[in-house]
Amino acid sequence: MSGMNRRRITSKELAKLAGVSSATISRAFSPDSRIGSATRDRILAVAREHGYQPNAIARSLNNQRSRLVALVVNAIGNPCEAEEQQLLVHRLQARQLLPIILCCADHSDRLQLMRLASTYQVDHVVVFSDMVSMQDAVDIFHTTKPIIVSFEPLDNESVSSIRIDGAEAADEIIDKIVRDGKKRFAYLSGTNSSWIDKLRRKWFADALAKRGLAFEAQAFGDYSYDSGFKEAVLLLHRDKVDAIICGNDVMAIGARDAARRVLGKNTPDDIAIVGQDGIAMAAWDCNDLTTLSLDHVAFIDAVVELIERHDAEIEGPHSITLTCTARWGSTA
Amino acid sequence: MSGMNRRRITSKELAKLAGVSSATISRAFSPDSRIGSATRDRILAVAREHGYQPNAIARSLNNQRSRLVALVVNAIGNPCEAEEQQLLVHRLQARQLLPIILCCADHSDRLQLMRLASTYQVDHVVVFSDMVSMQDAVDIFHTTKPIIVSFEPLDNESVSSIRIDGAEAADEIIDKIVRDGKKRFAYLSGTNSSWIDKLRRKWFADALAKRGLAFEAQAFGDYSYDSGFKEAVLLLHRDKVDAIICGNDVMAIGARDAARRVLGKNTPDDIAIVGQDGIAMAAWDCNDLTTLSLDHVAFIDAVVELIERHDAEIEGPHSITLTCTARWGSTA
DNA sequence: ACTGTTTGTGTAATCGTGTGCACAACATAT
DNA sequence: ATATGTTGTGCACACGATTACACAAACAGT
Repeated sequence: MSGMNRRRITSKELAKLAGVSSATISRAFSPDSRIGSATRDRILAVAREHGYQPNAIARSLNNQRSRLVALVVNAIGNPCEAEEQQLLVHRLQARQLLPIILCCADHSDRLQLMRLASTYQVDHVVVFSDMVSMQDAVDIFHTTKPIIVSFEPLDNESVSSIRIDGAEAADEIIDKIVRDGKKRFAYLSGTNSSWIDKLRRKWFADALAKRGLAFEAQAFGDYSYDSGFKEAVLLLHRDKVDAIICGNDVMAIGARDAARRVLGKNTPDDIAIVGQDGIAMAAWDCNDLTTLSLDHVAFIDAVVELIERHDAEIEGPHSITLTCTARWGSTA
Repeated sequence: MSGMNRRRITSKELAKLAGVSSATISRAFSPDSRIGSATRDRILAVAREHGYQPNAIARSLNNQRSRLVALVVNAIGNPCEAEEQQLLVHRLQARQLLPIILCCADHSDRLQLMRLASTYQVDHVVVFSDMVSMQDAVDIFHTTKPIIVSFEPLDNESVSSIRIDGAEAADEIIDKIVRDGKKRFAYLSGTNSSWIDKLRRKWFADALAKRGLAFEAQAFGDYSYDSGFKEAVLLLHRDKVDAIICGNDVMAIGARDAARRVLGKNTPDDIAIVGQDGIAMAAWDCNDLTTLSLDHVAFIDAVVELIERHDAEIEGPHSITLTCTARWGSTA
């Protein structure tokens, strides 16, 4: 059974061994197809003995269903998305779907990467990344009707999407900070031009405007701790702000460290710092971050729901909107 | 070119459009095959016009090479491995190889998951997880000669592996801590029985033994911050240890927080805390962890080297050994 | 006993490419 | 001009499974 067999045994070979035709082999592995139960048992026994498993590549070619799902993400390591990714992979695996990961952040030609994946006839595409435009995704995966997790206004009728609304929670957070006496706000972006970043900034900008305030400074990082640290030093020193809203939690932690270490300022008394995402790390005792948080489980539930609609070939795109909540820590 | 085309165009259809046979289409997409350059250009033009790309599934079936790589990991989100994963995915993509992720931590039946992936005829398998045994991986992927990143002694001749040696660095770290006057050591494991855990513990245990010491207590967590926090409280309160060696960095951060928050003890004066892995987060200003660190780039270089040997069909397995280094922070 | 239905299996086509072989057209060499 | 080699293309089969169709056997009902 185990051993050094180089080549995988084929359906036809197994058929010879079991004294049946290869069609019957196939039927033995298809749960609901007409086959004698005695025959099936015998075949499965012989199959186990010889380590036979139907070739998924050949099956996909015939079926026109690959059971592969492309996940287009910025990066794997980044905690901002890692929790969602983990959850989604789990849910896919439970459905016998295998995820193919496409990391955009470090790949020079994202479009080529997506084209490569599209040749594998993936059944579904989930675009998490804010580094690819919706239109590119739709063009490349035009046979697959991708599911876009987007903040970009979608006028395209052939794509399902998930929207996220954090306006109300941003308002709560700004309210608290303003009542604490903070006056000079800065926004620290994660990218210099993505829809998600613009939208998140708008939630907070609107909340400020409601109170006659506005962002006095703006900086651009890259979602990393180091960029949060570096940009926060500039914002605090040059622009003298006393509140920084960050594009994600990791940059917020970097900003907090910069304030404490470089300028000797502490949260929340000297300055207020706010993150976004609500990653697990933000709640650790050493961080205890105030953050605009999204319910990861609800989020992935939504993605899975869209996938299932797509699987059931329910025509027409579908949109789901999720609402963020404020999660309070000691940084604001 | 874009649009709502439901079905992907096939090689034969394109052939009709271009006035050639489907064989010629295929040749137009194979860089080194005999074809007139005029014909090729014309075909590529027509192909672009109709959005044709050769079907990778059919190609794989014919080629017997899928260009898919299975990555067997514990979890995606976990920072312990995330940096390596990210790096490896990047290197694979640069080689036009697509990674299929298998998350073992949350899947009830890991073996079934691996069997599923094996039916996709993956070209390579990289096992990072300490939750699957080498023997299982070899049995299931017996046609693929998996690359195991293992600490388990490998007597199996058909598998390449990467070993990691941290004995010397562990000795350095223990030396420093002992000279600082610490006397009662504890080891906080990440799993209750994996080879990697046993080996790591042994590095430190040997270093202690060399100095006439031994671990006075041992606890078992699950590599998470919360488990580090919880177990550290017990170790410090019940067992009165003054040095904790942790199975990874994340648990070390949890332990440090527990010491500070629950017992009011600070590093490195009251207690010493050591992590393992050397993740980026460990170097953040707020953590500044002393840790037994592995060079991630060298590590992934090694994995890629094994993959390339495997690709070039260089027979015989190969082993690469990497050495850890001590990275000093303020926690020990 | 005769018809009609159900059950189990084999035959053969199909999914979309890649490639060995044959062959025609053309270039080169004696 | 004949022999030899090169280039470009089509035909047909292979890759390994699924499945519509056909058909024999078993079985049911009057």
